[in-house]
Amino acid sequence: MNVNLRQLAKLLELSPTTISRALAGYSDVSSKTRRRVQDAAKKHNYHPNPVAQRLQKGKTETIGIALSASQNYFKDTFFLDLLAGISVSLSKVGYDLAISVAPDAEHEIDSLHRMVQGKRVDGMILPLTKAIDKRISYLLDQNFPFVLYGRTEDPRPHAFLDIDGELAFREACKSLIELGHTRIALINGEPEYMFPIFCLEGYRNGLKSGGLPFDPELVKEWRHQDIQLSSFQQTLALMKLPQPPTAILFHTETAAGILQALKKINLKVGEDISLVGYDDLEIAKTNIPPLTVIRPPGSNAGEQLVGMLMEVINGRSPDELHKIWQAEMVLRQSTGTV
Amino acid sequence: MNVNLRQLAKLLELSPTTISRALAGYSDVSSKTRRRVQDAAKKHNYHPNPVAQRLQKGKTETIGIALSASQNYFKDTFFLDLLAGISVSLSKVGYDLAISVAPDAEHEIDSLHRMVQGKRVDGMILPLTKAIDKRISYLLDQNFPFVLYGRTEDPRPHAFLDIDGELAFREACKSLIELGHTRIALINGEPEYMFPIFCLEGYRNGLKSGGLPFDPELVKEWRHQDIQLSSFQQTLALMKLPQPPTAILFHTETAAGILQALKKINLKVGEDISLVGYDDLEIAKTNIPPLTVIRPPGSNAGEQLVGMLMEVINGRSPDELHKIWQAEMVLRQSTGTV
DNA sequence: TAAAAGGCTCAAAACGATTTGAATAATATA
DNA sequence: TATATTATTCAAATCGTTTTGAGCCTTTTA
Repeated sequence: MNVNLRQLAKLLELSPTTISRALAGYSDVSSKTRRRVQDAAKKHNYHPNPVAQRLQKGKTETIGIALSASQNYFKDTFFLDLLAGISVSLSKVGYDLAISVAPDAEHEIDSLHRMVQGKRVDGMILPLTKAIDKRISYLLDQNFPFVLYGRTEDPRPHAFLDIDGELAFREACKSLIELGHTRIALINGEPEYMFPIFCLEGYRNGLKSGGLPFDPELVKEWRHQDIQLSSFQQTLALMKLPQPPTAILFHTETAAGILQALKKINLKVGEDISLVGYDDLEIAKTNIPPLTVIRPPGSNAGEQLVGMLMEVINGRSPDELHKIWQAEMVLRQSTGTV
Repeated sequence: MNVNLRQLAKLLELSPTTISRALAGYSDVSSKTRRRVQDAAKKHNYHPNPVAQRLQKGKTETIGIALSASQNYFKDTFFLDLLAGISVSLSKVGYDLAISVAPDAEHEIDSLHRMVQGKRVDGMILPLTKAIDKRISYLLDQNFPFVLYGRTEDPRPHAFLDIDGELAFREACKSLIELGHTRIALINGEPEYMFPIFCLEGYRNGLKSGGLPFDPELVKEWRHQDIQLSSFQQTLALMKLPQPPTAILFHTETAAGILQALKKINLKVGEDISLVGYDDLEIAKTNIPPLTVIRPPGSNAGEQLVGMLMEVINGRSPDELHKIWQAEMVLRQSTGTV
C-alpha cells in the first residue's frame, strides 16, 4: 500500500537523494522539483519510515518516562494532563514517548536500565523525585540526558523544572496568620520525596516570619499507600491534641480523608477550622464549602519539560536549565478568621 | 563505550553472521563458539541495537496505547496498575510501550493516525471503549492489529478483553432485592461508553428476575468532566423523589460525590440507605462504613491484553480472541436490610 | 571566449543488525 | 580412495533512510 523512498524516486524518475532532500527542505533542490516531489509524496501517501530514519540519524527520536506503579499518588487529571502536555509537545518535534511502568520500587532501575542501556530512548523525563533517588544517580553516572519534574539532593548539575513548594506553603501559612490563626497544622507528604521537604521548610519559614513558634506536634505525615486512610487518622490525631490547631495546611489529594475526619468530629470547615490545600483538584472546587487552595501553574509543564530535555539532548549544559515556577493562592470558603 | 556487532566480530575474529547467529541461538553454531561469543558479548556489554533490528525485521517491536486527556476517569491506581501490567509483559517479550495522549477528544484520531500510519507501532491497545468509537473503526478500516479493553458495537471481528458488567450489576441488584429493597437506583456512567450500557442492562435484568418494575426515574447519569459534582447532584435528585430509593448502585469513582450528598441530607449509609459500588478503590475500603463493592479481577488484565495482542500481530484471527472476565461481590457494611 | 561560480541532481557509502546461499572443513558412506 | 553427508563458518544482500562528494549544466565574471 505505502510506497517507500526508492519507489517514489522511480515513479518520479529522480534519485532517492533528491526526493529526500526535497522533502527535507534543502535549498539545493529547484522549487519546481520540490513541488513535484511534495505533490507526489502526498498523492502516494509517502512518509519516511521512522525506523530507518532513526538508524541513519543515530537517534531514537523517542524519549522515555519511567514510573513505578507504587507511585500511586498521581491523582485525578494531574498525571494525564502532564502526559498530554509531554505527548503533544513531543509529537510536534517528531518524537515518540515511551513509557515504562515498573511493577514496584525494586524494578524501577531495571526498567530505566532497559531504556538507557538498550538505546531505546534519547532522553528521560523523571517526575516525582526523591531527595535521594537511585534513578537520578544512575542517569548521572551514565551521563544520560534527562530532566526532572521536581528536585533532588544530588549536587551534580542536571536540568529540572519544579514548583516552588517553599514559597507556596510559606505564603499559605502567612495568610492564615493574617487571619489570626496561631495554631496551624501541616499534614505533609513523606519526606522521602523532595516536594514535602520544601513544603515543610516553607511552613516553618511562614511561622517564623509571623512570629509563631514551630511545634512538631502540629506536623503529621500521610502515607501514599493509603492516602485517605492515613490523612483521616492524622487529622483525628491532630484534633485530639490538648491545643488542637485552628487551621490545617495539606495536599489536596488528601482532602477526602481530612474532610471525613473533620465531619466525624463535627467541625465546620471555614468556621471551626480553616483549610488550605496544595493543588486545585476537582474535590477542592466541588466540596461544600469549596476549598481555598494553592494552585500550581499547571497546563504547560509538559511542554516546558520537553523543551528543556531537547536542549540537554542537543548538548546544552544542564547547569543553566533550571526553572522554578510559582504557585498562586485561590481564596475560597474553607478559610476564615479564628 | 558500547561495541556494535562488527566490532565484536573483529574482536573475536569471527564474522558478524556468526556472532548474530550464536546469540540468537541457531543450531548451526558450534557450542564452543557460542560460548565464546556469549562470554565476549557479556564482557564487552554488547546489546544488539534495537533500531537496527527493527529495520531489518520490519517490525517496530513497539506497541501503542492511545489515550485522551479528557478521559480523566482513570482513577487512582487502576490506570497505573493496568499500565504496569502491560509494561512488564511487553518488556518480557522485548517490546516497548509507546503512549500517546491526545490533548482532547478531537485529536484522538490524529494521534492514532500518527502511530499507525507512521509505522511507529506494531499494534495498539485501546482502553475505555465507546459503543461507537471512531478509533476502533479507524483501526478496523486500516486492518491494523489491536485489542480492546472493553467492548464496542462495531460488528467486525476484533479482539477484546472485558469485565462482565451485565453480570456484575445483575448480581448486585439481586443481592439488594434479597435484602428486601424494592426501590433500587442506578447512578450510571455516560451511555456513550460501552461499559455503562452493560451495567444498565444488568440492572434491568436484575430487577426483572426479582420481579420488580423498571422505573426510569431511578436511573441517573454522572458526567466524567465533573464526576463528584454531577454524582452529588444526581444523588440529591434521587432522594428528592416522591418515592426515593432505599439502595443505590453506582461506580465507585463517584463515591465521594454520592457520600457527600447523603451526608448533607443526614442519611446513614448502611442503615437508611444501602450502597453498592463497582470497583474496589481506596475510598471503598477507608470510608466509614466501608463500602460493599463489586470487585473486578484486576491485576493481570495488562498481561492478558498483551498476550492477545501478540497473537493478533502474529496473524491469529481475532474471531477467537474474546475474553470476558467476571467480577465478584465483596460484602461490607454499606448494605443492609430495608 | 575561457574560466569561475552557481544551481541542480545523483551515485555510493553509511547506520547496525539479520538472512540467504555458498564455501570450507570434518566425518561418514560406498 | 572417491564420494556423499554433516557441521561450521562467512560474504554479500537487505531493510529504508540521510549524507557526502562529485558531476553536469547554465550563467557570470574577467
